[in-house]
Amino acid sequence: MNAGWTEDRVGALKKLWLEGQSASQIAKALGGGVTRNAVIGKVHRLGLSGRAAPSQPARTTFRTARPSAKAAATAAAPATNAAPAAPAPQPTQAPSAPRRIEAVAPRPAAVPTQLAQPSAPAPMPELPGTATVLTLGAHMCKWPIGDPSSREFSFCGRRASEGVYCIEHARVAYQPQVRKGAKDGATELARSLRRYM
DNA sequence: CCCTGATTCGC
DNA sequence: GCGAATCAGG
Repeated sequence: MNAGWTEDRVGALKKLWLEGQSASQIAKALGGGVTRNAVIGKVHRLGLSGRAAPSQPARTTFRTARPSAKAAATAAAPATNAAPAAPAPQPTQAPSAPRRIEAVAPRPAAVPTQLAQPSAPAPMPELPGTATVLTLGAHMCKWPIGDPSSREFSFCGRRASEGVYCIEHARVAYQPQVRKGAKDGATELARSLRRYM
């Protein structure tokens, strides 16, 4: 089915690979039942290897060219093949490819003490969701707002009254008891909650 | 468990 | 030369 690596396909492969597509993506794009292993194999055979970092930083640490598994099995036999496992890891090529490392978060060197003292920096906002982990004071509501994995993540930040939460969120956090009108109560609770999430 | 690339080796 | 199997890691 797969007419081998025609120039067409090799060209596409090169293009996509240099474009930063992952091997599996390229394999899917090329179709013809080619697998990502085939793609990777071809890529290596073609000599192109390092490029931008699609997902992983490639080889973080210099991995000892896997002497295990099959190598061990082969090694069990008399090593007629005098191929030395891996004398030199060989630093691939020049690190000319500038890896785009994005600064994750503006992380201060150390501010644990300040966090314990809301004295100055935290004005206790009226609007929930404006406090960040850096501005969240000791007596501010620690109700999480939004997706913790998002950069937009924040905390409620209003004055904490019950425990670590503000009055409203404390009601939610420490649900005392489902009121009689359980259905209505829950509905209303969920409703009032929505605008904080 | 998903994904990534890297490597080995039988074909 | 090819690519499945396997490995190492995020």
